[in-house]
Amino acid sequence: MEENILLRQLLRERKLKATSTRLDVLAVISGYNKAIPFSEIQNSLHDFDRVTLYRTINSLMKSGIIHKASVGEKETFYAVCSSKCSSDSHNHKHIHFKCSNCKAVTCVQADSAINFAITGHTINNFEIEATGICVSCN
Amino acid sequence: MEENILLRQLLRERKLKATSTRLDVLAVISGYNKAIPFSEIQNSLHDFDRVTLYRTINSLMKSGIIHKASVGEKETFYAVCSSKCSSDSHNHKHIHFKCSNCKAVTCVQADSAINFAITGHTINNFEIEATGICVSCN
DNA sequence: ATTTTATTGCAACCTTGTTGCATTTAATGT
DNA sequence: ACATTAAATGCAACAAGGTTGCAATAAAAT
Ligand SMILES: [Mn+2]
Ligand SMILES: [Mn+2]
Ligand SMILES: [Zn+2]
Ligand SMILES: [Zn+2]
Repeated sequence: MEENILLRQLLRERKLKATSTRLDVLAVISGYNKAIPFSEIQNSLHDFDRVTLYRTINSLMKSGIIHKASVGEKETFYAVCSSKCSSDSHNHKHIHFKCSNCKAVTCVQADSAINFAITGHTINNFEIEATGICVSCN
Repeated sequence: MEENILLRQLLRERKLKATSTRLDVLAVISGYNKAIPFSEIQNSLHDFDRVTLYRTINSLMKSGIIHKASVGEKETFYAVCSSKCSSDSHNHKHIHFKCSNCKAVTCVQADSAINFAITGHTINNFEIEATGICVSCN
């Protein structure tokens, strides 16, 4: 109810109608504190149509509010974007880390900036997916 | 016909029967010289069942002959493994690069080894997918 | 309060990939 | 070359994940 106001604002800033579906979905995703698997969103909210959920997720992604954080091929994970993302462009410089123990997927920063070159190629963007053991499991 | 012998050998080494399906699929994939999209394999070879193609690709992957080279979420790409891969383990230390101009996906080495750390985390493995402009388009 | 415009639900569909089972094919030993 | 064995194939059926068209509904703007 109270926090709702913040989410409402966020949606309006990105020129999305603040519908109850979007508010609910957004609350679940941002309350999760790590990347959330699609099924987890679905289970938390079985009061609207499958199709609506897909469409909601798509519009949240297009407007730079959330992003996919897929590691491995299986289920799709979603995470809230940093404030630097907008409707125009997603702008992440972090790593998607999957803990092989607890299976959690998180967005983490590397300790120092990662740079590499490939002769003859122009690198415009890159994504890193890492697996290992996370902080809590260590 | 002549090269067939090499592919036959390769399959036998990995303890796979050298069936004509496998020889055909393998010839297409290794003749492509970059990562090949699934649909491209399908189009080159419409003489056997869809299911067989899936099963063939799976056994080639399990035995360390080819690997997935997916960049972005859309279609799945496959590429031949370096000789270092076996039935036991895939062992790639390269980058999957997608050219935003010609759309080709290639397996490339970075100019120098890539290393990074994440405080509190143990990193066991990572994958890098990069986008940009490839050699031929540059 | 009314109009405008975006979002939702539903049903139908598509793509990608998998499974069970009977049939065929490749490898192995004679 | 022939029979035996074990693996691979085709077919039909299924399942998960995701999309589309369209009429009904809800949010925003006037
Ligand atoms: Mn992320
Ligand atoms: Mn590769
Ligand atoms: Zn963990
Ligand atoms: Zn190119």
